[in-house]
Amino acid sequence: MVRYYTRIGLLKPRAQQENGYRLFASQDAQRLRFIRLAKRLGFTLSEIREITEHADHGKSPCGKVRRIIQDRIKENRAKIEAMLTLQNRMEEALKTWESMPDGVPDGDHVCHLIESFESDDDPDR
Amino acid sequence: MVRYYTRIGLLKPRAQQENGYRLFASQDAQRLRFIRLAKRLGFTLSEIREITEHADHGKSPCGKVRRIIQDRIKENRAKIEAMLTLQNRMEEALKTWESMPDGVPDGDHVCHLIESFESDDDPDR
DNA sequence: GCTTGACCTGTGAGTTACGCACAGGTTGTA
DNA sequence: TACAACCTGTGCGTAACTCACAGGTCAAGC
Repeated sequence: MVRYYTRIGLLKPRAQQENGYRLFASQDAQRLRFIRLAKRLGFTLSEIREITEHADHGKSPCGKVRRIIQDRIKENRAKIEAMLTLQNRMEEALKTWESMPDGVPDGDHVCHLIESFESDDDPDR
Repeated sequence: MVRYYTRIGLLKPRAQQENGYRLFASQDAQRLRFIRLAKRLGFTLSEIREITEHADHGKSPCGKVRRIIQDRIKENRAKIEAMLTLQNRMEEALKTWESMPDGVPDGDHVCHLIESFESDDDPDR
């Protein structure tokens, strides 16, 4: 993970020693801690990059931070609802299938269990 | 999407016509409908490929289908819980930040809003 | 001094389910 | 015959890593 962050330029270890090994100073460790905190709060790596670059230029990233997390809360709510919908669909399917036997496929059908949901209203046509 | 499914071999249009256009027979349309139903039920494309290949060899995929969806229900439950945890964390952060002013970054700190969560118990180390 | 094994390095590729762009071929219409 | 509106395959980009690889470095033991 540290290798990856270094690769994409999110971490910049202070120096290559003459043996080729990277040297991480305490500031680098602090930066890594920051990244992990931000990730825990739902920030993506590219957002974190924006934030740290902003800060590295001496500008306060706090406004950006507040805005991002507000958006993220909304996005997340939508995702959670979609996943709950899916969960209900899966559970319903499993229950329906309890009373159905396995079938053998023919040219027209792949799996009648799945195809039994054919008539359900499908949002995308 | 159809182009993509054809590319990865999930859809196999019956023939190339002599003008180079693909010809989708009704079986292909049926196959596409199957794919979309399965996706709606939480199956991934590679699972769908396994299922259809199984069926194309005349073997019943129903057992596999039941097993996959049972696993998926468990996975999904875990994911939903993780997202709810995240959602709580984000909302808590936003609330905490309401009473905090923006700050200017210095060498040691990037954004004090985010760093104010430093002391929270972090599962990974 | 030499060998071994445990470290470290950068980099390429794979993961999911597409979307977009590109260069080029085909078709129908004015 | 010009042109727009289709179609084709293919390559690249997405997020956040992980794995594998080939090779360099270091400490310990013989």
